[in-house]
Amino acid sequence: MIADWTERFQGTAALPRPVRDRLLTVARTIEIPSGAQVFGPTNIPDSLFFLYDGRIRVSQSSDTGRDIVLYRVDAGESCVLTTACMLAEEAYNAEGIAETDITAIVLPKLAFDRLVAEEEAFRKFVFAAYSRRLIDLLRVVDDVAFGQMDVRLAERLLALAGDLKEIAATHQQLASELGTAREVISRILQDFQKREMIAQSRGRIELRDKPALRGLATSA
Amino acid sequence: MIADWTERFQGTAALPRPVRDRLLTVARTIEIPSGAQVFGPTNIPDSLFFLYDGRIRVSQSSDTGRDIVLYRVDAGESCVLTTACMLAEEAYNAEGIAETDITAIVLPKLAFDRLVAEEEAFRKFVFAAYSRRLIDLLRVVDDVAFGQMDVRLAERLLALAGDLKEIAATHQQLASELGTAREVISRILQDFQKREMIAQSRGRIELRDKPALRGLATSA
DNA sequence: GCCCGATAAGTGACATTGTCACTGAAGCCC
DNA sequence: GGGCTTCAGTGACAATGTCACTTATCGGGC
Repeated sequence: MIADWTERFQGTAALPRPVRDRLLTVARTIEIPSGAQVFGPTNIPDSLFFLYDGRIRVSQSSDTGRDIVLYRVDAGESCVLTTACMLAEEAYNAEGIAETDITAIVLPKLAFDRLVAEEEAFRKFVFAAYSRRLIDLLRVVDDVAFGQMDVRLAERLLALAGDLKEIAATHQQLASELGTAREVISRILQDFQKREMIAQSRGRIELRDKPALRGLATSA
Repeated sequence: MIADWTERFQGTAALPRPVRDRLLTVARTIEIPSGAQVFGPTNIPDSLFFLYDGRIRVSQSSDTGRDIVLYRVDAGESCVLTTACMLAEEAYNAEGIAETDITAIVLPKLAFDRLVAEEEAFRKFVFAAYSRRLIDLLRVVDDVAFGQMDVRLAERLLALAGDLKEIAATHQQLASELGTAREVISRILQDFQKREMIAQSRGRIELRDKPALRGLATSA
């Protein structure tokens, strides 16, 4: 059980005690297992979503079966895309998948509206969330429209690895990250392998020469 | 001169008279000639922007010289991208170009904040503006990542033409709309010409068979 | 009119990426 | 070990992007 989730979010931690107590009474906590869909074209929640723990991957699918990852929502962030779609009342084909087991706070729309109206700190938090997503998407557009695939893949490998040396991902999963086809990823990874920047085995990629990958990623 | 611009926007037309009168005193009106830059990486306004008349084209440039149009801001809409970037305090390389002579209302940030805090109608307007841009960008990502160029070009030709039969645009300009190279546009337009869907002359394209173009645009 | 410079458009060769139809390899369960 | 499933590799080809040009068209100056 969560003691006081309002500690967790920039937008709520700054609120006065009475407001936070009120929030604790109106919000529900939900848990979603890793791999499950959090939202999607046919599954638009009518409430607001604050991610307490875990990570959500937001991706878009084409009708030809290819996917692309738009961004990730980390713990402490809110998920504004669903709100956006509620407001715009337009169709969209993005979906959110729980990348880990997640714990989220669900705030009824009414409480959300009231909070936005009354609390400066919360309002800033929400606007910042929108802004970050807009910027994220600008970046995605730039990448997809102008980026070279080997550069993009090198970037993504480094990002996915974090501090670790190894990634657990199939070629297909990497293709879905970048919105391309598995064959393309296979080709490029083989090239990386020949240049001894990585080593591969089924479902695993070892980053052998991160500096070289970083060089590729930042060069072009 | 503009009598009462608050009539013009959904977010302000619904406001009570006193609030609107207050707005009229704090806002400035500016005019920008067609072709001029409204905002850009090195030119981030610190105020909020409401487009009273005209149209702004928001596009992103790559360092290799290619461009792509992200969306257009029409009269009666607000331009939220600059606000977003102000909030997120991140670099971005999108720029807004006046596509016609434009008249805009500039609202100081302070007045904007106050309005968002106090007025439900205005708040809804602002959120809707953000949402629309998010959705627009989702669409762009989908197009660029998964769309075929001939389909995208057919779509764009129809959109640019509107009710008219002819478009005044160079191949280079069309390439910049879609984030591709001029040669690609030239090739596809030649194909369209061979199939008698269009006729070309220097800087002009005549849409001869809109139904056929529409067929292409909606097919794939 | 005619020439000239500037911009627009066409062209062919080649690199990169996406698509398709496969084959081969690795793990898993029995 | 045998058979199943998923993952990865491969070659041919199509679509798109890049490069280095050539050719066409327009406008202005003479």
